[in-house]
Amino acid sequence: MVDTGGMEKNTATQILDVAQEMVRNRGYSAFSYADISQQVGIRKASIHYHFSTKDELVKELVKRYREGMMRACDRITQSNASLDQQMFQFAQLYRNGLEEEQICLCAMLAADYAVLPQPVRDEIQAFFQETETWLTNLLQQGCDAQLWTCQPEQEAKGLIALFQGVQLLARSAAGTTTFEQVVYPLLATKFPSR
Amino acid sequence: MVDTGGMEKNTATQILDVAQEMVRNRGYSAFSYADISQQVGIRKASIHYHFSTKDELVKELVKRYREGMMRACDRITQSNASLDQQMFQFAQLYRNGLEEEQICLCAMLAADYAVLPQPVRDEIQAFFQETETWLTNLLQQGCDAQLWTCQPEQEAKGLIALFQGVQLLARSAAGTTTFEQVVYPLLATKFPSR
DNA sequence: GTCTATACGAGGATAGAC
DNA sequence: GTCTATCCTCGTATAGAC
Repeated sequence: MVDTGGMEKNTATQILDVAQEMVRNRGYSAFSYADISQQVGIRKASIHYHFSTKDELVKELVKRYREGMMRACDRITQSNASLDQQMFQFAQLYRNGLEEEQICLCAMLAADYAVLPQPVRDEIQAFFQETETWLTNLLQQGCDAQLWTCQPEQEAKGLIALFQGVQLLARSAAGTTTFEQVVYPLLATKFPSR
Repeated sequence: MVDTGGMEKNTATQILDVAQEMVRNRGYSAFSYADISQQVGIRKASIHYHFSTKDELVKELVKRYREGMMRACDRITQSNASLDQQMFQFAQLYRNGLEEEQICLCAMLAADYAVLPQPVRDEIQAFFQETETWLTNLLQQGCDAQLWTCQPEQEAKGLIALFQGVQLLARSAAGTTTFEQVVYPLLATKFPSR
């Protein structure tokens, strides 16, 4: 992220930040302009100046989230970490959200898929597609280097599904260390450090 | 299920059936008494006779679902199928819901967890706990018989998370055969038939 | 950019007739 | 058991003043 040097965030960004936390916690249907209004400190009507409709707001939200995810993946790629370390760092992206008891924005919206407008659906599909492509590429490198054997594409789908599923279960299992218990042993087995 | 011999379902059951489909599709916050009213063919107010509040309705819904799941698991246990076949049948329970593009009721409600009243949360926790216990037991039997090696508890958590996650991804991946692609090869590898 | 005021529909829930 | 009628709150969105 860019260092703003202590500058205040602009209102649109504040709105997106609050909206993001709310969607990740409650889902699309259970957050409102009134909620945002209260936390940002402006009136409901003022939000419409920045985002004309709720659908528009959420579309921008997912777009920002998707771009942030891709930047995080790129940083992993450009680090000089070994491939197994890169796998671990990727898993950490999901674990980090869990610390604040928040699941992936797009996992939550995947659950709400049936009630979403098409532009938002498109952004979500793009998110999963890009993530899967990135992970497939990483797995392929490991296959090429004979670090592990796998079928990269289906393995990538499976890992992403596992991460999303663990996040989902973790909130109803209330504070147990499910992520560590499930994911870490699996990574260590499948993707051993040389 | 019991053969009703052509008898009509009573109204309470019809309400639960419609509510279940709606919650699985749209989640807790995005279905209403008006929706049920329309599909069952009675007025909104009449629903309150059968279920005094929405929270009460959903609590009963999850309870019924949980009991149905446990009955299905018991049938698998009591069949004379081999352990790997039992694993496969368990996976089919999740796959079946997917055919109607519906995810597990409790996976959906796990996403909505933050907005649920406590009694519903308790039912959901019970669902996952009972499911995990059943699966852990099956895995343990396989270990004892040296059919496969594993740590049953964490393996059970991982498998359930995977199934829920695949269901979630499948709806935004729109019609691709993700479940077959991800789950079947994994089962075949981990739990080979003798 | 943010405000007040307001429109308008949908949400869950209740009272009381039949 | 189901109905009509109604209540009250909350939802998104708009108009127009400042």
